Amino acid sequence: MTKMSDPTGRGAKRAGIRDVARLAGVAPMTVSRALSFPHLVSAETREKVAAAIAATGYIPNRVASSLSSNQTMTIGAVIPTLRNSIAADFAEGFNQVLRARGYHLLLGNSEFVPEDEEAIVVEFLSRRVDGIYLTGSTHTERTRKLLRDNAVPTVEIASLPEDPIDLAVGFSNFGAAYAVTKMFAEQGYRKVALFTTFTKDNERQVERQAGYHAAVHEFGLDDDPEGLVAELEMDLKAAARQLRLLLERRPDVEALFCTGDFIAAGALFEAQRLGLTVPQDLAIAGFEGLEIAENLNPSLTTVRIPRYEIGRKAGEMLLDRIARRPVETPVVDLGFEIIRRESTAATAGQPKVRAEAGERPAGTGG
Amino acid sequence: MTKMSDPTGRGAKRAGIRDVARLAGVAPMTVSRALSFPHLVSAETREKVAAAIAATGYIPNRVASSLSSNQTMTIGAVIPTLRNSIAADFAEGFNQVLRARGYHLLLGNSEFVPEDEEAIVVEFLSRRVDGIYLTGSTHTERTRKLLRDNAVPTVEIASLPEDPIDLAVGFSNFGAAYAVTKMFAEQGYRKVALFTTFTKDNERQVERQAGYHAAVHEFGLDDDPEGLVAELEMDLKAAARQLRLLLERRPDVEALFCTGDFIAAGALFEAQRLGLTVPQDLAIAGFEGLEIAENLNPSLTTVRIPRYEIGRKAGEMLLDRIARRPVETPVVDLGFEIIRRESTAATAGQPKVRAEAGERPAGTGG
DNA sequence: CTGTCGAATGGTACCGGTACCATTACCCAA
DNA sequence: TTGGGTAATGGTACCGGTACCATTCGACAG
Repeated sequence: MTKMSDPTGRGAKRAGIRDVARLAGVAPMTVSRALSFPHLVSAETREKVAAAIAATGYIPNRVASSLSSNQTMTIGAVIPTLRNSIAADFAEGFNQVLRARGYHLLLGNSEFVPEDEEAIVVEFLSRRVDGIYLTGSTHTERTRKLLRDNAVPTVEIASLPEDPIDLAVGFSNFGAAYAVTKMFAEQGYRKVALFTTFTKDNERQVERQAGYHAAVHEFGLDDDPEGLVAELEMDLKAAARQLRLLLERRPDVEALFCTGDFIAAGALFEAQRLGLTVPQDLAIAGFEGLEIAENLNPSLTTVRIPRYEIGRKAGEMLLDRIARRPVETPVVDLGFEIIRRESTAATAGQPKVRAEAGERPAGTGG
Repeated sequence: MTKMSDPTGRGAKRAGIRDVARLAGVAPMTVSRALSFPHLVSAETREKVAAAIAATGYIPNRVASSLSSNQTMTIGAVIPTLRNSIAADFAEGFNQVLRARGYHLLLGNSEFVPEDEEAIVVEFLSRRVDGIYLTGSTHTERTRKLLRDNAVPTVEIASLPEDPIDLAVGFSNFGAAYAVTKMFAEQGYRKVALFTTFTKDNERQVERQAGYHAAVHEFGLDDDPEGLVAELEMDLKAAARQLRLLLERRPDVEALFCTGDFIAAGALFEAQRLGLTVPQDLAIAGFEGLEIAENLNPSLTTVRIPRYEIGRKAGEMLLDRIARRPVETPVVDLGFEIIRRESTAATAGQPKVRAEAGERPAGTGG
C-alpha cells in the first residue's frame, strides 16, 4: 500500500524501473531481465525484484520498451466496419491467436474507402506496428508501396489476391458464387437473379458477380444483367425494396441468389409478405453461413465460410512472418461449403426438400 | 524516390527526424515543430522540411513521441466479444468520435470474464493508453483500484452504475425491462415468460431480470421463476430449444419477453414451426432494436437502444476528461424507447394490431 | 596453479522524439 | 537611445526502457 491516491489530480509520478531497482538493491538491467528473461536471474534476486515491484505498484512502460526494443507487440487491423458480422468474425478469430501470444490489436475502420484505409495504414506505420491486417485486397497503390517498402508483415483477409502484398487467407468468392449459380442451373432454374452489396472498391462482391455471370453463361441461363441483377446496401429493408423492384421488372424470376444472409433474409421476409411461397414460387440462397440462416422458415440455403478459421490462420501466418519463421504458402485458400436447405428446392418445381447435407466443391475457382 | 527497397530483408534503417533535419538544414526541433505546430514555423522553413520529408520517406515515430510527450493518443477498449452486435455498435460510434480527433482504439476481448478484463486493463495501463473504455459495470475490485489509483480516464458503457469508476453512459436496463413487462400487464397478459442471456458477471442481464420481476410483482402477474424464466446463450437455436421447454413446463404461457432480438427471433421462428400464431397464441417482445426486428413476420416489438449515440457520447465525454475539460455529469442516461409492433397485440386476445408508434417512458428506472 | 567457461549482474549508450529554456533578430513604444 | 515584446530557431537533457559489452566469481579441466 505504498501507492498514493493522487489528491492533486496530476498523477504523482509513477514508479519507474530505476525506482524498483533501487528498492530491490539491484541494477535496472536486472529488473528488466527479471521481467523479460527470468531464467537469467537467480531465484533470490527474482524475489527481491518481485517484492520491490509489489511495493511500488510498478507497471512496466511498454512504450519505452517498444522504443528501445523496436517491437510494439501490436498488430494494426483495418476492418471496413464492425457492423459487418462476417468481418467481425474474421477479426475475432484473428484476435484470439494474437492475444495468446501477447499481441494486441489496434483497430481502424475504413468504411470501404481505400483512401481512408491508406490514411489508417500510415498511422499504423507511424505507430510502428509489428504487422498489419487488411480486409480484402482492394487497396491504393500507395498502401501497397508503403507496406512493401517498409517490409511490414501484412495479411489480407477474405480474398485470394493474384498479387498479394505479402500474405493472404481467404476463399474463392468467384468460386462460391459460381457454385451456387451452378446449383440452381442443375436444379433446372433458368431465371436466376442476383443481389449483391455495392461493388465499388469491394473486390469480394465483384468476384461474386463474376462467378454468377460465368455460371449464367456456361449453363445458358437467362442472361439479363439489367433485369435480374441489383446492387444494394447490406440491409434487410433495402433487400425488401429491391425484391419488389425485381418482381416488377421480372415477374417470371424463379430463383434469387443473395451474397449476404441478411439480404437473403430481408428478401425472404418480403416474399412472404407478398404472399409468395419459398421455394415453390421463388427459391432463395444466401451467403456467409450465419446462424440465422438455418433458423429461418424455410431454412436458408447458404454458403458457409470458415470465418474463425480464416481469422485464426491469418493470425498464425502473420506471427510466423513476424518471427521470421518460413511461411510455406503466402496465399491460403480455406474453401467454402454450400449448405442446401429448404429455401431452394432439389429440383425446380419439386419443392419441399429437407436436405441438410453439405457439399464441398473445390474452393479454388478464383 | 530516394527510398531503397531493402534487399537484405533486414530493413535499411528508417529515416529519423535528425536525418530530415540535416537534409532540410534546420534543427530536429524545428522539424518536430513543423509537424506538430506548423504555425510556429515560417512558411519557408516549412517547405524545406516538407521537401526533406518527401525525399527521405520519413514516417514520424509515434512511439518515441509518446514516450517523450507522455500521451499515446490511444484508448484501450474492452469489449466482451465482437460477435455481439450491440457491443459492436457501441464501439463503432465510440470509434468514430475518437478517429476524428486523432485517437485510435486498442482492442481487448474479455469474453465476459472479469479476470480476463483485469488482465487486459493491466496490459492497457502498461501501454499507457490515454483512456479506457469498458463494457458494462461488472469489474474486479483490482480493476477499479488500478484505474482509480492511476487516475486513468475511464468510461463504462451500457449500464448506469451506482458507483462508476469515472464516467458512464448507458440506459436503464432495469427500467427498460420493467417497461416492457408493464406493457404486457397493461395489455392484459398475466403469464409472461422471460428469456435472458446468462446473468453471471453481466449486470445488464441481472438488471433486466430485476426489472421484469419488479413489474411482475407490482402488477400481480403470474410469478413463477422456475417455470417462466430461463437463461440461455445468445443463440437462435438455444432460443428455439428453450421455447420448447417453456411450452412443456407452461403450455398456458401467453407472452414472452426476450432480452435480445436474436433470441426473440429464434423463439418466434420456433413458435411458427410449432404451428403457433404470433401474437394470438403467444406474444413476443425483443430487446435492442436491431434492424431485423422490424423486418420479421410478424414484425417484432422491441426496445430500441440509442446504440451509436451511447458510443458517441462516451467518446466525447472521455475526450473531455482527457483534455481536463470539465465534465458536467459523470453518469449519462440516454434512455430507451419501446417500439410496439405486430408481435405483441394491443390487448391480449385482440390481435392484429399494426401500431408502429414509439413510446418513450422515463429511462431512469434503474 | 592457470586458463576457460558459464552464470549472474552491472554500466553505458542509445532508441527517436519533445519539453524547456536560451538565443537571435527585429519592431515598436517611451 | 533603450527596454520590452514577439517571431523563429536552436541546444540540451530527458522520457523509461533495453542492447550490448564488461566484469566478477566460482567450478572445473589440463
